[in-house]
Amino acid sequence: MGRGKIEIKRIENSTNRQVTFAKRRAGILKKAREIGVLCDAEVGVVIFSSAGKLYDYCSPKTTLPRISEKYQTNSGKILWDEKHKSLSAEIDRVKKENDNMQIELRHLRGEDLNSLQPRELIAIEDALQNGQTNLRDKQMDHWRMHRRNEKLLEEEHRLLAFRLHQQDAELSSGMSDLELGYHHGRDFASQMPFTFRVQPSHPNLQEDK
Amino acid sequence: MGRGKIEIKRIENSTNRQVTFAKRRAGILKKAREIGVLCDAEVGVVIFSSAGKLYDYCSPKTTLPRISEKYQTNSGKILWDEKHKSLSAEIDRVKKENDNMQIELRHLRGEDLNSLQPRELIAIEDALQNGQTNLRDKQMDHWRMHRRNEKLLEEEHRLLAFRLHQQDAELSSGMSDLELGYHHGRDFASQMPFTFRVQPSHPNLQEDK
DNA sequence: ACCTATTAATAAAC
DNA sequence: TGTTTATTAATAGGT
Repeated sequence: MGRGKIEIKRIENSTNRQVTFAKRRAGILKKAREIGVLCDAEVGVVIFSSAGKLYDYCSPKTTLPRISEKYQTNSGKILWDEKHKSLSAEIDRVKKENDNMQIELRHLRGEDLNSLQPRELIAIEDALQNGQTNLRDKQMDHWRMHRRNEKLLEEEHRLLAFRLHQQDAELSSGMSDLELGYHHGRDFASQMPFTFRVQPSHPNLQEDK
Repeated sequence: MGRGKIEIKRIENSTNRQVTFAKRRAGILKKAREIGVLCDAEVGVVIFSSAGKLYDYCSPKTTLPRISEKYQTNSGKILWDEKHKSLSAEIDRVKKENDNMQIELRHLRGEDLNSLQPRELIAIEDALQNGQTNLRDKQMDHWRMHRRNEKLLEEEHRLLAFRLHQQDAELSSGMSDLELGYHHGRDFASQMPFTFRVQPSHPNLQEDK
């Protein structure tokens, strides 16, 4: 279709090649548009010139991404790029990790044990025992801390009670000792009745939160 | 280009549409092949018929995945956006699940308990207790099965020992009782010394694997 | 599927 | 690069 017939082989003359490319590219894109309209088809065309320039067409109802996706589901071939492969691999890896943990959890809950050997059961038993030991330690810490807070509260309570007692005494004995009041605060312990005295119980215990 | 000119609009006659589709599809794919050869271009064509059937062409030096990738880098458009998003979302979901299980496992191992309240510690304690209970049940099953196998073995052993004893007796008392040998086998129990008798121990125990 | 009149695409010239 | 035009190629409608 032209002034002469041409062989379908690479056009060596660069100018001719470019011209033919432009004409035929337009032709293909036009045909693509037409078949889409005439026959209600979805069409996607992507053309790169030998220089690497991109030309494309996509029928109006859809998009190239959607065509890609449809192509993939329809052909089973995978079009996606390296990034998607790595994402998929990541998913597989994480899911596998997930499954392993799931199994371990179920075992620790005492489920799905039927397929296990006595040796494996013992390992689980040990793990549970160990968990309980650690847990009890932690609970013991909590308890100790609680006790310590209790002690501190108790000390404070005793101190307040002693001060109250002292104030009562001062008030009832008149104002004669008023100027000594500040000094009283510095070593009142020696003047405290024994029941108000405080023994430090676990001076090094700290909350490690 | 045909016996008559046609308007570029959807062909309503279904048969005509199908025929035209087939012809024009072949035409486009041929043109695609030709421009690739003549002009040294990379071409990818994907066509879906209105029935959803897939037809495609890709120039020989390359592949559709590579064309997709090149299209993306060249156009800046992302062809896999939706897929990409859903994969990323999936990863996030699974990773979160993973983290939760990780935490639960560590707790059951008695690790990372510092941030927990006593109430939560008690829940973990219960879980461990529960796991141990279930585990012990399972171990008990194993043990019972083992005992049962032992018993069966023991019974068989006693039976064999008795038969041996019987044979010894027959041999040492001459061949006079030979013809009764078969009968002996049928109710030997009544003739057994008490130490060889068998008591069924757990007749209903079954392996439930 | 095949045929062929007719239109559409396009190679070469300008 | 765009236009023209002779020629080939594609194809619509019929069989």
